[in-house]
Amino acid sequence: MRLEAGYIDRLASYIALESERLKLDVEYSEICDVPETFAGLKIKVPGFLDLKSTLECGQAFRWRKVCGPDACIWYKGVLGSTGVMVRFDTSSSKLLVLYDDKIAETHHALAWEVFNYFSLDDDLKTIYQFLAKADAVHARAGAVMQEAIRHACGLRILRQGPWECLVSYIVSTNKNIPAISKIIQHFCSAMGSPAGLGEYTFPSPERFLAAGLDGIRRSKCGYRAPYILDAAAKVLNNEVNLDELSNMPTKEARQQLQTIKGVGPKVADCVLLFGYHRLDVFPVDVWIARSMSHFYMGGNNVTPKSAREEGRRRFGPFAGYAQQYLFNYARNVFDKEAWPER
DNA sequence: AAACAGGTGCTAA
DNA sequence: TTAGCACCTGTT
Repeated sequence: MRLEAGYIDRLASYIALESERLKLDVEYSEICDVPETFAGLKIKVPGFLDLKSTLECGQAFRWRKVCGPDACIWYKGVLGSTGVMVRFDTSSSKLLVLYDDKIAETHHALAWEVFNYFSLDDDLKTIYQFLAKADAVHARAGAVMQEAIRHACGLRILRQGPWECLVSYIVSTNKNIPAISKIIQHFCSAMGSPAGLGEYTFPSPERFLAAGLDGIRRSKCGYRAPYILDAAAKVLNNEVNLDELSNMPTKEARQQLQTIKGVGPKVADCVLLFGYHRLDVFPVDVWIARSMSHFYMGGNNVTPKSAREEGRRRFGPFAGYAQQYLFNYARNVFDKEAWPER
């Protein structure tokens, strides 16, 4: 199984503990009505899972809705080097995965990869209880977090590959989500390798370096092209060691990431949260700044720095989860007209 | 048509 | 440390 170094350490104890149970819960089976060129597996999900919120909340940019062979809605994307389609069957509480078995390593390895990618080990119930309590510290906050959680119950922070995450968030600056997705997709089809189901892997740093400035620019990423090239160069010459980052204190890892051009505090925090699963970081963008000001900081103007400090102070070890639920709430649920200034 | 978009680099107080 | 401005380019 392809586990990024560092995930293994962080999850070692859990995996050792749960491997027995997970084995029992994975069914290697043909899913009915699926052409025989596909293989399928089902994974028992412990606790909540909301695939729509998880994959459409803007933390990952490569998943898209497709109509599956069973006429249900599936999400299609890539896990490591394997193109997959996923669907959550609520009645059995199992995650259904389709893939091309000529591509994937083994059923078992893919099962682990799915389990890891979707962070099925995160205990959402505990996290929700913690956040609800943190939310209620000041009366003014009311039940914001409870509301935000209620509207996206089962949203999980993914474990994306750090490199893909780094490039994706460098691309994300000053762009909206559809535009980001388009650029990432073009990177993959232009420089990645076939992953099955018509998908392509995310290109390695070597591929970006080989493509050069002009090659990268062809994906319409504009002024970010040299930033991405800088990231590839620093990763390849070991100025930034993406594996070692997982063993560093958060503050140090953050500084390391920010030595890359195009990586500021926001992008660095996103990489730490979505690429390294550091659940205590609190990335601040315009929506989060707005939310923190409105819900928790008396409506005053806030700087990204002060919003970040307040988020970390208030939500502690699960600030990252708080951030993602707040972001989803601010963008999709909370009445847009109600925002003070815009 | 013109402003806007998950920010960041650069420069100057 | 912090404020102000430009920035590729597709979307709204």
